[in-house]
Amino acid sequence: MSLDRKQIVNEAVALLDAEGLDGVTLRKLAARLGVQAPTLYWHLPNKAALVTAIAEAIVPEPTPAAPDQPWQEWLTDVAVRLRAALLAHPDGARVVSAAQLSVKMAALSELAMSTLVDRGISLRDARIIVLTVERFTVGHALEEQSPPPDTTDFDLEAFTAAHPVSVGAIKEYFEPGRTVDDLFQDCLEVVIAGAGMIAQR
Amino acid sequence: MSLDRKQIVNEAVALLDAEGLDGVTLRKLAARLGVQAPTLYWHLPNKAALVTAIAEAIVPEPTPAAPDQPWQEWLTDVAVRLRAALLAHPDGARVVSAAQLSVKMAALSELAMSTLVDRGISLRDARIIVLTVERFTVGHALEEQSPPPDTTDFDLEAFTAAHPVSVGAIKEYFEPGRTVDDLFQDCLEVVIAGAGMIAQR
DNA sequence: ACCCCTCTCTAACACCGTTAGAGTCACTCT
DNA sequence: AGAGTGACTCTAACGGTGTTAGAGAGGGGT
Repeated sequence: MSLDRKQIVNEAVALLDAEGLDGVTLRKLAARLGVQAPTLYWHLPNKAALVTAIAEAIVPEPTPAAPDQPWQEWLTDVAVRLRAALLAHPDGARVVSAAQLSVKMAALSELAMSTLVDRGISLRDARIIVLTVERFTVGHALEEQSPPPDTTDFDLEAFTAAHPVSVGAIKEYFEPGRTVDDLFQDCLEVVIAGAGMIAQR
Repeated sequence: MSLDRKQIVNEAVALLDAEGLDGVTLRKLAARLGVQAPTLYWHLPNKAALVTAIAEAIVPEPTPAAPDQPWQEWLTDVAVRLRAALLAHPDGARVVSAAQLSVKMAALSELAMSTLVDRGISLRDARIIVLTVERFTVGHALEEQSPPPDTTDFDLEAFTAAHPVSVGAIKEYFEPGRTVDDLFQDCLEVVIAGAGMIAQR
């Protein structure tokens, strides 16, 4: 009974979940599969292909818009779901940004652009809007998953003194019980509002 | 005459320029400095600190806004310059996104937020706008610098058939001689337009 | 003359992705 | 039935990585 690609990718995602991207090693992955590392080279050309395959598994299948759904609402939902999918695995955003062109991501773009075109937006604007939303979402998730700053020899007091506005803004934002999910929503709202303006100019 | 940190970072950036992030190795860097690799550990705690230091060197010093300059115009310029700085080195965006919290980036945020607050924008909105612009910019640059897709066994014809709108949009966009710089500008315009709406609500 | 501090060295460890090439097993064709 | 072929896995190894331990060189202050 031989290994197959789907099984490899499944176990790779499990390994990612357990140890993060730096823990995803051909040897560790092979061990989980009860096999020696070079064996994987019969199924994959190299490690980059493995990472791409993991990305493929992480990026969600896009859900088409309901016929009467405003495109802004739908596109917001797409971005929210994409972010959630990235955050669902450690280093998820790093994985998809390290991956070479993903067909799942391309499918998402295709659906999004054609949905916008269907709603009467020009091809050019549809492309611009979709790219903007995608790249913002990945960039945001990437930052959210970046390792926590090295607190040793980090002088919070000095930092606060040098960056009063930033620190004040953070405090004020999270004070009323808001979460990082709210922050993403608020930022995304900026992008979508801009998209609405561009679309109707 | 001993090594100092500035010299190390300079040479590290040169190495990055010559070979990309994967070429930035402690041994190679040491060789350029006429030294053995472990010597670097007297100056740096680990490689992550080196990458952070490189990021610090890449991120540009922010330029304050002119007193009468509209904040949208200034913020656009900040983003354009940030992107240019990232694209100026191979894997530049990967470097800054891999870096732990950068004080240069924090300074940029601080200046941007306080500039917006000075223009009468609420602290909360200023933070949201600045974060959105920064994360979009990094996400965009990251994508621009991602390795070209593996063209071996890539069936362009099939891809075009499966993604007609995306491919059509790309063709249409670049047909009239537009460049990737124009694309960034156009996407950024979406974000800034949205920021303008949020700010004046 | 001594010690100490700064800085660099050699030697080594554990681990990484990757390649070469031999071996095993199931199946097909003669 | 026997030979051969392909799919799949193995062992062994290469050159590279970040990192640590610990030994030394050299100058300055007491």
